[in-house]
Amino acid sequence: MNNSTAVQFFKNLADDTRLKIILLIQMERELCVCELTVALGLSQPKISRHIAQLKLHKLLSERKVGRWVFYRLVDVIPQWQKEVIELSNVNNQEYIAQCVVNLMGMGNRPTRQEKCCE
Amino acid sequence: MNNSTAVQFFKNLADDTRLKIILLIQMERELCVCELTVALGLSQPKISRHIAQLKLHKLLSERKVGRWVFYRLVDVIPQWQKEVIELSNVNNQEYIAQCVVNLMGMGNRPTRQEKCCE
DNA sequence: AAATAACATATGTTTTTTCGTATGTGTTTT
DNA sequence: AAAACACATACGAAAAAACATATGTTATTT
Repeated sequence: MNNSTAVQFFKNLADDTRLKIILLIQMERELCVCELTVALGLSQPKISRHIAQLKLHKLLSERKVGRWVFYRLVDVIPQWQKEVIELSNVNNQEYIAQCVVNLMGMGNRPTRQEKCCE
Repeated sequence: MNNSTAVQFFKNLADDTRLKIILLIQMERELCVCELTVALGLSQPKISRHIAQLKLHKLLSERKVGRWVFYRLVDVIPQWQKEVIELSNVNNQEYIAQCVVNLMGMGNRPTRQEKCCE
């Protein structure tokens, strides 16, 4: 049930929602749930469910700030897995282009937070 | 339905049988179905079904020789995907170790072919 | 303290994958 | 030509994954 196997690692990436979450977080270093719902245009429970899975498999760590929860990639994941994520990001910019547009539309923090799930 | 998207690529790798098939073929350059059934210790229809999926998504190509069909990685897959496979192989040798033992137990071709699915 | 915002999770359902088994196709052997 | 071999595929069942919706939790605001 952990991320120690290669197969489980690829399963984590083998879903549209999860892959976009990972690529966006790697790009922005840190994102909260409400930012991801806006970026992906998906419901909050759907985002939360996939995040829970990525957290379970030790790919994401959380940092709570008030009522927000920020997620980032954990830094102890195997080096080769980091490289796979990096490769995916560099070579699939158009895949998350619309998400980035949506995210930028929120402005920067703390402006972005004001627009969070309004 | 092709392999043009990153998600579909990762789905191809997100299964124990398919990942082992890909890693073994990359390691041996070329393998036939009966060699894979011995290496993985799985039924022939199961191997064939997964190979059909990998072929459908343009990851494997076939070469027919008599009653054998040899598969290899197609050479036109995106460079970053090749690198992902290469990284997976280098960093997961223990994952396919038993499969390699089973394969080596068949000897070399054509000795290996004589033992094929006897 | 009531209301609200951000997020997590539980539940039942639908969809997608995977599977075993049986059968079909083409090739080589006898 | 019949039998054996290597492989592909069809079919229904079983398992796994993803889903929408509702509700729970915690922190902030008023």
